Amino acid sequence: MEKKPYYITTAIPYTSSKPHIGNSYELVFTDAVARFKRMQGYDVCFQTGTDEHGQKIENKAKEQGITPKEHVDRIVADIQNDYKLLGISYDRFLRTTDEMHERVIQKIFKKLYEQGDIYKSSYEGKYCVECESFFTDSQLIDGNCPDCGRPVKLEKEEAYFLRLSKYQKQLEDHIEANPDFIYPESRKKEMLNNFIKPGLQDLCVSRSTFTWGIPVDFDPGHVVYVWIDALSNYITGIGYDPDGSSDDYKKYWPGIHIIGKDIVRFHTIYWPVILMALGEPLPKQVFGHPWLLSGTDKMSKSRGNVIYAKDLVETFGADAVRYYVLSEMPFAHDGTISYENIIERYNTDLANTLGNLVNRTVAMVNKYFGGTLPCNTASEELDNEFKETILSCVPASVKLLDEFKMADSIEVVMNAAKRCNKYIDETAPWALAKDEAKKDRLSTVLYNLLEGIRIVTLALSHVMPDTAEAICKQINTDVTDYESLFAFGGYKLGTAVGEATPLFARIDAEKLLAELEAEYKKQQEAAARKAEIAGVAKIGIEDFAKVDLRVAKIVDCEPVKKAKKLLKLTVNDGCANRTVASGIAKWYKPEDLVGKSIILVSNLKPAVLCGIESQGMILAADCGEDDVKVIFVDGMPEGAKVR
RNA sequence: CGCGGGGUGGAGCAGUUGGUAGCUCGUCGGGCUCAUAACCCGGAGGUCAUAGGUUCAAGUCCUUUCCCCGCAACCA
Repeated sequence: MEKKPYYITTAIPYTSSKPHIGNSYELVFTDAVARFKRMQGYDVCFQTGTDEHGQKIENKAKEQGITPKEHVDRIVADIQNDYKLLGISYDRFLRTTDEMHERVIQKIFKKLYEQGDIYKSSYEGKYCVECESFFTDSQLIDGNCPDCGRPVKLEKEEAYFLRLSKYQKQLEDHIEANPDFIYPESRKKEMLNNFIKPGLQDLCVSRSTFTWGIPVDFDPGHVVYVWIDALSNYITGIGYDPDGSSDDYKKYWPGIHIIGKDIVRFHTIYWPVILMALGEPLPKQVFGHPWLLSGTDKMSKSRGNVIYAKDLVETFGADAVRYYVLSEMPFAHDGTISYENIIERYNTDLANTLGNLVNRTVAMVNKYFGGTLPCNTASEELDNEFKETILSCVPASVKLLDEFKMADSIEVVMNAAKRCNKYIDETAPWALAKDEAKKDRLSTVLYNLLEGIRIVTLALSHVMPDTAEAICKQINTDVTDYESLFAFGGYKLGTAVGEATPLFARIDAEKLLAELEAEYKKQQEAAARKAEIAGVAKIGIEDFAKVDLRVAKIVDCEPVKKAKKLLKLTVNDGCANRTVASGIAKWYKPEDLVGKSIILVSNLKPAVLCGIESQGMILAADCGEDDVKVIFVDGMPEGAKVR
């Protein structure tokens, strides 16, 4: 029988720096789906990869004194190592620096150019010399540079553009006609209302300000920018070629894209337009998953709350980490990760519910029957309800998984495991064991448990592949096919079970947290020391002298409508009043500030923020996570120089 | 009024087309002893953010207000 193809991809992470567990979540998720589809009998192609071009990488490499290629090679090694630790079973790994990819990208670019979907143009009157940046009409504020507020200039820098506008109607129709194309629903509304309906601007798809990219072969000096380069990985990776694609491409495309909610826009607007221009089918579905947050915040280095996959796997094991991120993550909202939560879930779900179930069952089979059950025929009334409950978890779980409701689908199966524990209580095997006449009943009960465990285990094997293997070994079964999950009784009678070895040792939460805390402190101290050294002798006094700091008094203050973070301050610098915008609205109310004296950076070049011109900046300190305090200098005379 | 999502027992969340408010953790009490101080049962704890409306009946529909979170804009 011909297997049905199933093509699924993750986004390709940017290789400027090391990935954290939040990045890897997407891989674990996609991996679980891919594994499950394989078990269902699909011909699965699971592709991931890395995005390796661009200015940022060029800069990073320069800082370290290595070539961009050397830099990305290092990061890719890190990434692949993480994936290996987490058991990511990708079939293909595409790097945008792959020779094959680069060649096809050049062809794609050329094809789109030749058919007029990409055109060469130049920016006119939209270049800000100060900021060395180009802006589109919609970005300009009152016709001026949105960054510094200066007038923009007519510049003639050449670049290539993709005609998004031409496909706007077609894209909108496709989204309306395919309700599941952008998934979940809320993302779809976001895209339609915010970006598509207001009108699409043609997209700049080349750069000439850096060289680390795929050259436009018919126009040296230009490189293909990220949109076409990175997004096209989904088709170049499986053999798309404008001059004739591979059999794999014909088989697998179109596929399903699993991506973070932050890049839904690129995948549901730019990417479909590229495909429409190429005359290729659009992806079946784009699923924008939520984020895994550390506490309530996004993981970021500056917040110091980054959690790496490697540390987690070393502490808990790959399967426990996979189980945690997949079961903790709600479908539509962001999920949380913290060591406390992982330990709790590990203990309750994995050690207590699942691990202990397997352990006690296998132990009883060994204890009462020397490892081999003689029969399974002494059924009783209550067995029926038990068997039905266990069996029903499979289709329920499959349905939820097909909707990408991973956490819910896992919960359904875990409930079946709980049902097994309850069954032990209901049947009380230890009591049966005391009565020689009830041997058959005892054997039947234990058989039902082994079979229940088998079904639960296989229904979780895409989530915890190593654990599934370990359990199958303990209960000694090789009946692992998907079809066997739909009828009770697949477990072969007469096979000897293995040793009852604990699968997940319980974790002493307090002890582990204390250890982690100590370790964390050590690292913090080391990092602080490093920062101190780095901070020494970086600038000379003449650099500092360029900054003119003055005491100034806040004479007026009001919130800025349209801006959440901004307050509009009027300060007196000793000579005159000036307007300063400051992003402190979250921590200060206008009435807290009026009359206070602060330190003003008085010679900062003006900038326009949310429509108001800011003529300077006030000093404030970052006091830990999400706390900012303005430095007040009440009592000092306005205009006094600070040095 | 830029767009969208959300406010449910101590914590984290479910609540489908309106009809007895559920789950996990925690907590209290009980049971059991095969097992990893694990397992099973039960109790306590919620005016479902707010104000009003529709209805025989609203967490569930409509409107007010107040908060929170994404996206967009923006931390000078």
